[in-house]
Amino acid sequence: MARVGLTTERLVLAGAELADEVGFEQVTVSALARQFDVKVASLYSHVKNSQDLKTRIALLGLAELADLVADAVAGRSGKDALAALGNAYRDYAREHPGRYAATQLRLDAEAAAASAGRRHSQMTRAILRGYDLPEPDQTHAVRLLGSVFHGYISLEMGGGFSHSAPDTQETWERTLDALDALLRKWPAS
Amino acid sequence: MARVGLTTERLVLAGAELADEVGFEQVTVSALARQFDVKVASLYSHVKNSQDLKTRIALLGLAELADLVADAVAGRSGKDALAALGNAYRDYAREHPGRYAATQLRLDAEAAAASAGRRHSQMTRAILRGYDLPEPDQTHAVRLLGSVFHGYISLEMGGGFSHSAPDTQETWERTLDALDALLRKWPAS
DNA sequence: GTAGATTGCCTAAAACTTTTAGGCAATCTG
DNA sequence: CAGATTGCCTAAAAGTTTTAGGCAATCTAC
Repeated sequence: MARVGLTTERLVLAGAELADEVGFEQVTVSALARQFDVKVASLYSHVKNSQDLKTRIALLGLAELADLVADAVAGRSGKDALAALGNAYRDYAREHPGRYAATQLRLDAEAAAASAGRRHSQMTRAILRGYDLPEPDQTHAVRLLGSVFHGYISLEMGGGFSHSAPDTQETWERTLDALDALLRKWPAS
Repeated sequence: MARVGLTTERLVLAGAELADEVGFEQVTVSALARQFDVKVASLYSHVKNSQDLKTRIALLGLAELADLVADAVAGRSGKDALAALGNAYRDYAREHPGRYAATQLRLDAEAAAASAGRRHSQMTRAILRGYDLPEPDQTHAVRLLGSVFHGYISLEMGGGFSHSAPDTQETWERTLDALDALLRKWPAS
């Protein structure tokens, strides 16, 4: 029997591509086996189970996204950096909806520790250096930025904005303006 | 054979309760049949299929949440109203995590039209009356508030904040402060 | 009150997903 | 090239989804 050459990495990558095509929910061990024209049980030598596969796709997405963000933010500061950060997230979600959905998977403590999660929060924190916030507020601001970007992207991609008038691109730009203004005049406790 | 008295409403309600207990992902036609001690096929007289069941749970959640928000916001204005709105969302998500997760289900056009989605955006818009924003910006602000609340709740419930220091309650309060400040000094185009 | 219509719940069955166990042969290592 | 490794297989059990068709419990009308 000719070997196809399965590895965990190839499975995860194929799973990520499948997620972008048909949605993260539809990524199943069976669907992946079908793609490689291989029996389902064969995949269980490479991933522990269905959950393991999904977790690995999520970790891939988080790492890819962290790389893109790092690249986008490099050499920028202030509002420029803020916009680069937001746009990197938004563009990734648009180009890789399945992978982005994967990054929202609830990770257990172990997977979370091994994830690029910390890189993400540290990059956001780096951007705040341009805004001069006292320490306790920095963490609040990191969380606020995360909330806005994540929430905006979720709603936009979920069609939450698609039934009302002004186009979303303008709202996105005004959102970046608003965040910049807010960070420059952050209200004191 | 004694009849259990299944109806679509009872199934949807039981599905919502099950979602709160074990997670929206785990709500399945089979699990529900088990709860009613009834054969799986029996449920298919009341719901079209698994997707239909989930959609109905989502619509229930959206409607319940709209009622709670309407109640919370009534008679308030300004920051008071803003906080009531945000707290209503956050409290609902904490008390009914499965239902809240259901509200994030991507709805098709038909279900979206029949949903309480419009009530939600209109209540947010009503709050903005206390902040005196020109029209195009009102829509942007509605979307921003939706993004922040939704994003914050998703991240908080997904454990996204749980690995860093200051507790989330304080961040939440500072987030409401920040949004209030932002709306009062909304940057001009 | 009973005849007839409705419908709630059933059995049966097909198709699919997940997962484990154990085996053969293709490949890598020395 | 012998032996160890491992990639992919068959087999099988357990669970979910969905459709089709049937019986009997309930509701409606005379």
